[in-house]
Amino acid sequence: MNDMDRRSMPLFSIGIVMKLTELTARQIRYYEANDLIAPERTKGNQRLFSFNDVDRLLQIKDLLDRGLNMAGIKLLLDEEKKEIPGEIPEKKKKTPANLTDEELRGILKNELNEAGRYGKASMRQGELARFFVRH
Amino acid sequence: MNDMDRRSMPLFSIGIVMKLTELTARQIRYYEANDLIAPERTKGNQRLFSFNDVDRLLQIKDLLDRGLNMAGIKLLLDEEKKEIPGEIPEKKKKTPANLTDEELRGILKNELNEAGRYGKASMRQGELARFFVRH
DNA sequence: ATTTTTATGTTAAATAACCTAACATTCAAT
DNA sequence: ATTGAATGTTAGGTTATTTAACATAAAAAT
Repeated sequence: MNDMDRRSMPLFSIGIVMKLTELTARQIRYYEANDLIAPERTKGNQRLFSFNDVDRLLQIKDLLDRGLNMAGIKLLLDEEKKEIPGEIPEKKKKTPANLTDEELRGILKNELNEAGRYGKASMRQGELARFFVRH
Repeated sequence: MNDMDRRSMPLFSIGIVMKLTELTARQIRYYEANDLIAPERTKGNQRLFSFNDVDRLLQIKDLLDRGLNMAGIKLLLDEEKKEIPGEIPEKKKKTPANLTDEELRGILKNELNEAGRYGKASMRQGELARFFVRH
């Protein structure tokens, strides 16, 4: 079993995730309703969150603190996924269709990647990574 | 927050631990009743297991497969704790009172530290360590 | 200055998951 | 044959989570 598997393994009940992230159940469910996360379910339909889910929730919290709304957060987080595949960003390839979205993203990305003023969460975004082995 | 904290952080419900260890709830509770583990509890008295607890359960399962009983397992696991403090084992310091126990431990230790024939558990003992950073 | 939308709070009713305790079963050792 | 250890099974009770609805405060749009 590799790191990817471990990160996406459904492990945590919503109660634990509430403590880890200092979000309310209402908030977590609302973010799911807005397609920002998609935790697994037990046979009985109860949510089961992975490390990835918790990590993502911490990011969402951070972005909300910075004033973004659901749409903006979704844009940013979805973009991050696309960037992972080890390809070197050769001058930024533009998807012709969604120029407006890409521009928005560009603006957000530059605006946000500054000054790491973070909240008082019991676990800050990024800290979760320490649960895993280094590469 | 350091690794020790993370390893002992109460995170998992018994349902998850059942899947991780392939033990039944009955077994897990029985081992607790025999003081082999001591998981935390929620306010509502439900068990919450840490990585350490899961690790320990995997060890218990392995030792049971090898024919040990509760007493033997407790001895072994308690001994391992004492050995952790980075001291170099200078010829094995004997505690005068419990010679019989020490002998038993010695025998077990030698008998058991051979041939790693392991079961078909979804997660083998030791594998859990990969959740954590290397030292 | 209203009205609407967004993010979150609160509550209720249903049910899934978990709890303890008791009794049953299996198997190995006496 | 009897005992004890480990686990199965069942019952009744409690806790945690679910969805859905309605409420609210602040921000955005009109």
